[in-house]
Amino acid sequence: MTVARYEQIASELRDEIVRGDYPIGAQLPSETELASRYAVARGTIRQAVAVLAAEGLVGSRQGARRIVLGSERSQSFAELHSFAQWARSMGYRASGSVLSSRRRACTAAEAERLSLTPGEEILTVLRLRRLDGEPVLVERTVYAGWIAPAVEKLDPECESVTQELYESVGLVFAYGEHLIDAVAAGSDDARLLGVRRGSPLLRQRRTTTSQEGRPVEWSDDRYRAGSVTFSIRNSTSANPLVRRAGD
Amino acid sequence: MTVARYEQIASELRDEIVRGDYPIGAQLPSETELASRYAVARGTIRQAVAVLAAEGLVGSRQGARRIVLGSERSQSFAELHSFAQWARSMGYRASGSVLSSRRRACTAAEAERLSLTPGEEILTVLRLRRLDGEPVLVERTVYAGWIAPAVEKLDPECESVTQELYESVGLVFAYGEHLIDAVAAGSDDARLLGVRRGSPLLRQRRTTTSQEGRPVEWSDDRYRAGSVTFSIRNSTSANPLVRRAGD
DNA sequence: TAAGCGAACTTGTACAAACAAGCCAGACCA
DNA sequence: TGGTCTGGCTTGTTTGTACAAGTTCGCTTA
Repeated sequence: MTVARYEQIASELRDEIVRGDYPIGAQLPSETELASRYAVARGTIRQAVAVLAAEGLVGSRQGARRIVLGSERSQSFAELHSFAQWARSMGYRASGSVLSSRRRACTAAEAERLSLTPGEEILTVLRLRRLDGEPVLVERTVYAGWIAPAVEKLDPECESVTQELYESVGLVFAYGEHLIDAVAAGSDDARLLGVRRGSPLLRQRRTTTSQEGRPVEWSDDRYRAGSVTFSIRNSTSANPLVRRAGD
Repeated sequence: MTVARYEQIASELRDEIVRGDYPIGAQLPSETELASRYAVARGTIRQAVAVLAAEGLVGSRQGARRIVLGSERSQSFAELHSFAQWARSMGYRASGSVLSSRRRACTAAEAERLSLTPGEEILTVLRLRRLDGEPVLVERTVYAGWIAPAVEKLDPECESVTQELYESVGLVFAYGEHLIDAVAAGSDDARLLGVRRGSPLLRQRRTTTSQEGRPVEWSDDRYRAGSVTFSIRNSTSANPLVRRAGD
């Protein structure tokens, strides 16, 4: 019994929703009814449905039954942060290769983003990622100096950096911030991705932080248009996505 | 006492974080300490910090003190869904105009997205939105037939559709799903936004749902590159953003 | 017929208590 | 010196209770 009871209940309910027992627009049973069905306290049921609400699967208003909003399973944090793990879960074959890897002193902007002092050493890595052999993503990553040795030891053709770093030094990626916009392909991007210069790319700039809240990496990832879409569900009560003015 | 106690506490803590009393990386006081400071039960404190965790401001691991991850205030659901309300909160002047508005029978794909039966009548609206006079967004929206009359009554120059619909018929936008990717500007897009054909646009396709879970609109919004960025924070415990394979 | 009222139902908020599980630092031992 | 271990601290899980607040729907009444 390693997982919490409310997690089990959440996943049973999620399965029922995904399976179509509760189609979109349908009402969920009341908390009291679920509580007696699963023989737990109402608070436990509330925690379970809170999980589903955070995933955007169900919505709720005080006084009215909870309703089903969607039926697609959302992925885990790892699948968002790790290209390889995401690809695998979608049934794609992911590959990739390091095109360059260099140490240098960090700029003021990089210091800011990684909570370093300006001039501290960082490691920059340029990677090209492929889905089923097709290049879809150019990754320009800056790693904080303290993790650089572990990154340099990785196999250049290493599939999942996230997983390798966990296995080699026990580093866990726990938190992330993402900025998403569109840019035109530069000449390097265009050559690597096999598209024309100036064609649209989906850009995801992200910082990743360890469990302890220590910034680990800052990355500029550019996806070939059409290869990847970001998806999000939100509501008046849970609204993680934010629109910002550009640069 | 219209707002919940835990909301008040969450907003006091958020203010302290934003103000810098707890800088990024710092530890928050323990739940027990906060409980006695605010003279509430520990459960209430847990609800308050859960709010901050959902906003991505703080992270937590069992056994260790909670840590501050960020200090930027995230916006409300309304500010994501309503271009006008977002612009206003950012200090921009938003304007917009309806370029065309037509009723027709819906296609199978539209019926699917809006939970209609194929052939049912819908309303399509093309809007151009401006920030401080500059065109930044082309909006192609499909409204379900039942809301069409209220939409047609709106002023073509109406600033905030969301707000007007609330005031005229009491419609509340409560839930949304968003698909974000990059596309090349078509000739219409290019002309309206004043960019070259083929230049990159940030595309946000979204469906919006009323409080009751009834789909209201489906929209294809295209932002001029550089004008808008989407931002999101996530963690192992809260992961609403999802990456998908393209089309 | 239509508006209004109210009772039953449902979710939201808050408190209190107990135990489980993970983290951390200082003490202890080799 | 370096590793291990233990005890206290902190967050996570679960139960139970009580009341507040909003929704729904049928019944009454004008």
